[in-house]
Amino acid sequence: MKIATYNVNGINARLPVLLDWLEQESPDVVCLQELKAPDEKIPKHEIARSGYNAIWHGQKRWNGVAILAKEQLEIKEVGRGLEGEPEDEQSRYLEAIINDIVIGCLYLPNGNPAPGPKFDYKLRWFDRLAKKAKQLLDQDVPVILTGDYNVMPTEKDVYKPERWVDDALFRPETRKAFHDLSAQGWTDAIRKLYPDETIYTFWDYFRNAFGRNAGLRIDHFLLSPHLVPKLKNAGVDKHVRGWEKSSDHAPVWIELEKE
DNA sequence: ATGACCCTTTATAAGGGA
Repeated sequence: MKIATYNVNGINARLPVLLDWLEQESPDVVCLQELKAPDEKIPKHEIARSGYNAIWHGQKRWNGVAILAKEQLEIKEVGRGLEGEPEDEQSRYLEAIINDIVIGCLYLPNGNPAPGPKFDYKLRWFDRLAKKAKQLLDQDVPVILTGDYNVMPTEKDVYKPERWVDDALFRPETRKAFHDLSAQGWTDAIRKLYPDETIYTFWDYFRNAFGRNAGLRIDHFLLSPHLVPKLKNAGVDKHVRGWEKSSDHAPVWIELEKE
């Protein structure tokens, strides 16, 4: 079973790239972030025509997350949004059960400029996610928490770490929040398989960042303990970042052994 | 230090992204 995550940076602007990638790589489950579209503008017919069921939590202009699964797989939605801040209207979390696995699709706030109210919101959102994550671990079921975490967990995950120390994606508070979340008992799938390799999932549109491989690793898969022995492979579809009209992120994927 | 680029909008300049 192949599960992918992809920050599309506008699902309508990205539709041709998304459909081409789905056809080429044929992932079983896909978590999308940054739809940048309200529910009524999600291209649901095009997605269905490509052979995928989908649920989505859209929002006008910004944010927005969706979960796709091949049409023979049932998607049972079990949650949208995180508890703890009822006034929060940003669409950043969607949760479903597919093939008896809980899939949490998340788009963590960017948090810049830091310090400031946006950074405070990021850290609060991290805290709310950590509470959700702990609840899921306590249920003792297979869980995947995947998406755009907007965190480079270590210096290995940044092309020039010294330039990013004051950035919301790399500040000590942010890295500590990711570390503390992981320490609940989650496994970073990419680092489990490739502990020392330089692996990026995002390259800025500016300054020929992709051509220079000046990237960041900010899209992650966290696996609950049940799933770690089933992890067979993982990777980044880096070539998609080089396609015409691509997102600034590339798709990231894992393969789990079948039951 | 700044801005480069891309996406969105009851758009046509500005906010957000990372």
